[in-house]
Amino acid sequence: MVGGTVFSAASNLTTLLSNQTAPSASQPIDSLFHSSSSSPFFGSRSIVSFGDVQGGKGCNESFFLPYDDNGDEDTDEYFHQPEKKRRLSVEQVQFLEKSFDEENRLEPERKIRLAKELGLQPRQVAIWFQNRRARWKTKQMEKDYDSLLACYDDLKANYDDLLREKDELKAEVAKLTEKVLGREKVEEGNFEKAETKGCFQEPVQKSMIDSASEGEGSKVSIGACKREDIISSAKSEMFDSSESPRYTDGVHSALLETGDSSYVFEPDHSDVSQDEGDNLSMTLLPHYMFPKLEDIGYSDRPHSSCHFGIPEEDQAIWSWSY
DNA sequence: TTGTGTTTTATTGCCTCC
DNA sequence: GGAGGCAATAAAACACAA
Repeated sequence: MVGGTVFSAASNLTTLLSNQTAPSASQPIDSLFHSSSSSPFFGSRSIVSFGDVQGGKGCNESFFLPYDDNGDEDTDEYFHQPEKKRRLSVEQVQFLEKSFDEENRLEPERKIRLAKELGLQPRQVAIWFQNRRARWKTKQMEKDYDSLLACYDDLKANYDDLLREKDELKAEVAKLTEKVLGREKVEEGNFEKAETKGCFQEPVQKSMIDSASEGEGSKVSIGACKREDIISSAKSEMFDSSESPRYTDGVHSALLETGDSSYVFEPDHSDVSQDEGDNLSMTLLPHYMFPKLEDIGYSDRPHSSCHFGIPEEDQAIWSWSY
C-alpha cells in the first residue's frame, strides 16, 4: 500500500533521528507531523520514540538509548535496522479506548485530532481503530455464540419435554381406546342379545345416540354409538378435563386452545428420524417454541434481532442484522 | 534462559462507495 | 480513481511455564 510505505519510510526516518538524540530533542522532529506539542502524550512516547512503553520493558529500552551512551556506533546500527513495532503506552491506549467507546468509527477530523493529542501518526490511530474494531467483532461473535448456544439448549429441553409429553398422551389415548373398545364389545354382545329377544325398539336406540352426542364432557353412555363417536368423545373428555395436571403453563394451553390438535396427533416424524436433538427440525416445531432473543434476555446489541427464523413471516433462520 | 502461546501493531490485497 | 473499510496475515512484543 502506498500510504503504508510512505508512513513506514517516514517513521523509519524519524525513529532513526530520534535514536540519535535525547528525548527532549526529538520534539522538533515530531513537530513535522504534529503541530501541537501540548499533548500529555506527546514527546518521548510518540511514534518516533517510545521510551517507556510498557514500563520500559522489553526491546523498547534498546530503542531509546541514553543520549550520551555510544551514540555514534548505534546510529550506524539503527540506520540499517528495519522499523520495529512499538507498543502504545498505557495512557495512549486508555485514551484511544475511551474514544473508541464514544464512537468506533473515525472521521478524518477526529483522526487528526486524536493523532495530535496522542502524539501519533494519523495512520497509527486509524490502524488502531481498525484493529480495535476487529477485536470487538471477535468478542461480539463469541458473545453471540454463547447466547445462541444457550438458546439452543433451552429449545432442545423444551422440545424434549414436548416429545415426552406427546408419548404420554399417545399412551393414554391408546389405553382409553382399548378400554372403550372393550366396553363396546361387551355392549355389542348385550345389544345383539337384546335384539334377538326383540326388546330394543327404534325410539330407544335413537334416544341413546342423542344423549351420547349431547353430553359433551360428560360420561358417554355407550350403547349403539358408533366407534368413532366414542373415540372422539373420549378424546374431548380427555382434553377438556380440568383435572388434567399437564396443561398448566401457557405453552401447553396455547397449544390446545388453538383447536389444532395436529401438534399432538400429527404423524410422528420423531419416530422416523428419532435422533433427538441432532435432528431437531425447526420446521416441525410450533411457533411458540422460538422466543425472540430479546425475550430471553439477549439484547446485547441494539440492532441485533435473532428470531431463530421461525414462522413469524418466515424470518430467515439464523439471520440477524448488526 | 528458552520455548511457546497470546496480544498488539502494521501491511497487503481486495472491495465498496463517492 | 482515490479514500476508507475489512479480512487475512506477518512480525514484534509480551507473558509464562519448564
